[in-house]
Amino acid sequence: MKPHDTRTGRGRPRAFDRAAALAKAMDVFWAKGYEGASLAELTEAMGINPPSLYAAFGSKEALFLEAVQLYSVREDGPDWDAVLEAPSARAGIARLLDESAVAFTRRGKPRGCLIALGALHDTGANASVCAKLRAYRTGNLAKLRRRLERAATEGEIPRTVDCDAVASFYLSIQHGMSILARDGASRATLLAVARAAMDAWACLTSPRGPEGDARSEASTKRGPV
Amino acid sequence: MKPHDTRTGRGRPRAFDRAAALAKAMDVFWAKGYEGASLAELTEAMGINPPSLYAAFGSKEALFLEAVQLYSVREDGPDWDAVLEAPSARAGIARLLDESAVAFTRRGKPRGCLIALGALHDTGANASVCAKLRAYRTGNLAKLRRRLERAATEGEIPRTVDCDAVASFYLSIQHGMSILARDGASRATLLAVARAAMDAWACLTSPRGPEGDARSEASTKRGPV
DNA sequence: CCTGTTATGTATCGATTGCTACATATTTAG
DNA sequence: CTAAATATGTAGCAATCGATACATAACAGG
Repeated sequence: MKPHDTRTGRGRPRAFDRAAALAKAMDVFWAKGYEGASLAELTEAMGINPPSLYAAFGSKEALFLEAVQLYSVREDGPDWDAVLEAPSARAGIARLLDESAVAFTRRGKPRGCLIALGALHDTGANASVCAKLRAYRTGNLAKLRRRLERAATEGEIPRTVDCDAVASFYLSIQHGMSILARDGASRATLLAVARAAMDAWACLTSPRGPEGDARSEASTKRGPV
Repeated sequence: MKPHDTRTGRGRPRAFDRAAALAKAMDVFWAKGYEGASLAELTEAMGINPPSLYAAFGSKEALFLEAVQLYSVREDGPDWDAVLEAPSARAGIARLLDESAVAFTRRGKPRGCLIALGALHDTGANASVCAKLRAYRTGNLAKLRRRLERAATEGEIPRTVDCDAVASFYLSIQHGMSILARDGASRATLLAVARAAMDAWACLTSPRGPEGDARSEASTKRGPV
């Protein structure tokens, strides 16, 4: 039983605020990514030395995973479960995108989403971390899809709608906003993107749906430029 | 005058194919990112030793920038200039998204976009590379916006359309597709996302446009969950 | 007090990072 | 041929990486 976070009251007490140190580490990982954040930066931001970090969190990887957990629970990131609880799928997704636009452009905080950008490249050494973040993202995709499927059964949208495609569409927007935020996009711009994505709701959930033939001009012209 | 690529015919000739080695390096950077790709991996994939790499390309950073240049020129990535040349903005953007969906899911190639994912985190050491990739992306955003503005002046879309918002919307989709591809999305899924984004064209470029009041349900319900 | 337990600071560890010194090999110019 | 120029392979550079050994400090239970 490792005493990473258990406080038995025995021995010398911890001299730093574990939660505060974790929050500091989260910001570093958020800004630099998992591999880009060095132990030196982490320990300096957390105000502790490496042995304290390892005694309290176990390893860099475990610290990162705790930071991601904190990110997904605190208000730093958008609230995905609210998407499921919202009275309508449309309202839930709209709220998700709005909250993302706000969360990705907080003053004094890194831009974009820790879960979307934290570890995109599998370099071998970070395979486990990379896969875990991927699981977060695919889990979010499943949440979106299930909410849309429920909307289809409840009559909010037609049953002909391709829920998987619409879910991928909105998740793509949410991920794309992270990169736009990294590139300096303003909160107003991200909110405009969110609004545009919701303006598209009517088109995506129309009875003929995305499987319709409403793109005659687009992809048939694939001849030479 | 550094002889990185100039061939004067003097001295011992190069024993490897510079272009082929660059293509191999591009694949490594594409898969691992700039910082995630180590010299050991690069030299092994290129089939050369470090001194040959530095004699031919100058540095890891210069090699990466050449790889990015190659990526943006060859068919590996989508053709952004075709967006400008297409007869209509809608057809150009549709083609861009379709080509992206295909390019991000090529068999035997890394998933997603090198320019979108290659160096998202500024860790200090890679600041220059990070800024250069960002310049690529913001340049693409400008290309999209200018094409939409031209469409507005030519009557393809109403003048009331917020071209900057629509451009950010479609670039967000294109960036988001890279992350979806990284997470294992199939080519069919990405093509469905592209199609959904183009289905939204009518909504985004309707006379009332994205600034309309067509989201009464979405954001007014921001009360407690 | 003493013993056991846990945390902290210093000072590293071996491994890996990007990069290069150096001697040798292979070419052209004269 | 000789001399200059460029490339290659070996071997290793200083710096940094994540992670620890060790002695000491600060607590609880007895």
